[in-house]
Amino acid sequence: MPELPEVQAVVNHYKPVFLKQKIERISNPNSYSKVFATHTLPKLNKNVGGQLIKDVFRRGKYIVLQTEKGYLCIHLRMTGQLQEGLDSFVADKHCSFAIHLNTGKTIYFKDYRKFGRLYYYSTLDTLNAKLGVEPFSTEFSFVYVAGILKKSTGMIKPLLLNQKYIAGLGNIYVDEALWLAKIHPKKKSNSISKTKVKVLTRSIPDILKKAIDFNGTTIINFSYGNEVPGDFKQFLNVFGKEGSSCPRCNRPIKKMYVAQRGTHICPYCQRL
DNA sequence: GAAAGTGTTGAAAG
DNA sequence: TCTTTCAACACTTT
Repeated sequence: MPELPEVQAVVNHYKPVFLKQKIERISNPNSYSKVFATHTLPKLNKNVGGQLIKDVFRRGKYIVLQTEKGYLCIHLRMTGQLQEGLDSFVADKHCSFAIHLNTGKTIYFKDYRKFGRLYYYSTLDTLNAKLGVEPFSTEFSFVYVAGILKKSTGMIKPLLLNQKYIAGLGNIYVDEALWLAKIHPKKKSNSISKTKVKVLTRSIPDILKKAIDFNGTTIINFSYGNEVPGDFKQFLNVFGKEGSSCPRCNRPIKKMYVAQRGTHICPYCQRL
């Protein structure tokens, strides 16, 4: 269930596969038509059929294939995976779409929970309108983060999960970043000290960068391509570590729920 | 065997 | 407008 580093790992893996290839057509092996979020399949194929893939990149948690005319955008949601091969039984059941390239090669989108979606836009305006700043961009600064926190009276964790402020963070890396900055996830956003906001601002790109270096985190079933898992799990400090000791103070990590999301904290390091 | 849990998102409800 | 809740779905764990 991929966040920014996992999506980036997928992009890094598939960019050479897609780049400078022509899309022949898109198919819908398991007939789950809801996967097509912006166009019906025939209309989608009218737009992308015969189009050259000019660039492949990530925006938030979206994988973007830039063609000559527009942008084909893939969102993996919880369980989406791209694979270069798939047996027909699995394809019939779990493959919501497949991208057939002119070379005869096919890239399959396998998604057993069917939350993943495929979008097509003529410009990136729609995505840019709903996504906030990229954590690796120059706009992502102490001033920006302090600005959005100051305006919010709600809890910090749901704010960080909200893609319209910062694009790409999800449950794992929010827990990790809050632990690094010693901030309790239920702390009111506008009540966090300047010092901690500074640490948080640095911690977010730091942790994401490290996770990308290891192709992301696989907890249950993420793979960046062809069933290969990410290797960052071993470096997590709190996520999924309930009961084990805090790497900083040795006290036990606790699991709690914040905004209906499983949340891991060190109750000593992160206090309200 | 039923119920709860899972890394996401956005629509609906408050 | 903002924040909180819940449904979309399938599989595993309790």
